Amino acid sequence: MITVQVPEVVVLRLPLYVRALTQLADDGIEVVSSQQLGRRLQMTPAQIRKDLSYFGRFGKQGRGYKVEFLMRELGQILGLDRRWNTCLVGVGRLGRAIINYPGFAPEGFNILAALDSDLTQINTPVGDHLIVQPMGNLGAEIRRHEIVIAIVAVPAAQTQTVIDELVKSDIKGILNYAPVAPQVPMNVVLRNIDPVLSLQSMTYYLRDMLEGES
Amino acid sequence: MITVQVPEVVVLRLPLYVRALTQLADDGIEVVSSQQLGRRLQMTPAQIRKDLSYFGRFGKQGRGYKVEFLMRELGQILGLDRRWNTCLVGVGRLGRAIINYPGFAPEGFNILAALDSDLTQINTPVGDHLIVQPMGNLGAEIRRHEIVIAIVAVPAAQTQTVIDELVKSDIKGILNYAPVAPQVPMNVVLRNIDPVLSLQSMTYYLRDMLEGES
DNA sequence: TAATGTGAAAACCTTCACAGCT
DNA sequence: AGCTGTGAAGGTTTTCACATTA
Repeated sequence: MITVQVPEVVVLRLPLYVRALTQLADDGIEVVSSQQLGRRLQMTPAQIRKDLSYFGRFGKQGRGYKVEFLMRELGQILGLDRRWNTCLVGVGRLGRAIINYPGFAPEGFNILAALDSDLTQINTPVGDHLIVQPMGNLGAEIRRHEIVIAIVAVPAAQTQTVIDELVKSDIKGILNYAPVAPQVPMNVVLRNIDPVLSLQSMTYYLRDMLEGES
Repeated sequence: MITVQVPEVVVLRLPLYVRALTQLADDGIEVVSSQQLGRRLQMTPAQIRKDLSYFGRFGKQGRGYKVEFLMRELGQILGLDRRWNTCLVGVGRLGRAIINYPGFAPEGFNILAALDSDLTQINTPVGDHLIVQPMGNLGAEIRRHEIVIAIVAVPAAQTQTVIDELVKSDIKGILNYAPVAPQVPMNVVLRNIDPVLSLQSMTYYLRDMLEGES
């Protein structure tokens, strides 16, 4: 199999497959066809098979895919078979909600440090085992804990500055919660979480739906 | 101009344009070219022009686009020139962070009701002017406040049930924060906010970057 | 001159359809 | 018999390149 550059959309769908497979495994299902998986995920069986084919041949013709096996293979491809050390920058209301969100750790994303520029926050506890550090400690903390990913929850106005500092400290991935589109060098992976943007594109479709209302 | 069905990707980008234009307007800039806008948003000028051309002819050849004008036009196309009444379902830690997030109201998304199924939460205050309602009040609250969009922040296991109730109560749009892919009828617009999914696709690229590490 | 708006070309992504394997 | 893996077809999105206009 000649390895073609994997389309980004395909990579974005892999975690969905892993999640569905995890559920199937929890339900004790051992084998699944692209058809069944497609029904569950609302996608065509062909797309699932094509997506998987970018990475290898995981199925058995006439049978389908072994759930556990495929789950593990995809997990490995995505790098979910290891822990990812992360830090949180910004411990305001949003940052605190993030650190208390119980969904990260079980998936291997461990928040090992929390930082903030607000001096009144420094040395206060946050989450159930962290102490807020001053921003000056950023580089040191990243090196000390071998942190690869930063979760950024600072005000929009400070976001680019914080991200520049993270990049200087050699961070590899950034999950940004501020409603801005920060600039990062090509070798840093950036993802934005922006509920307002989601709502603002949603309303385009709602507008038509509500046409003729009072 | 024959109106072609607007690609969804284009609709997803419009809010980005509106946001960039708002910033430009705040900076006192009156005219912008697709080139300048493209530099700011990291996209090609051609894409911006093509996107805009789905909706009309907003620019002046040789000059560019009038910032205020384009901003208003796009705002109108997206339905951002009105208020959108929303409710929050689920007032746990995440729900509380959402209700206190100061980014929704200024963009016209007003949370007018908060509901939860946890009986110990009912009638307690949340945010700075809401009282938690029991789920039984859902339909009544939606009608009373003319709520169009629901923000759902309940545990994964309850999400589909809650969303089914919302659909029955004739909700038009749903912003879901649970790490599941709920089913909704075609006439309901669903958006998911899922930071773990973002991280899990990010790691695909980080894995390669870190190859050869200890 | 400078930048838009847009057909046409190129690139990209999804779906089809079927050979081939179990 | 049933389902995968995959070239090829079909569809969609992006980019090109230039006629047009202020």
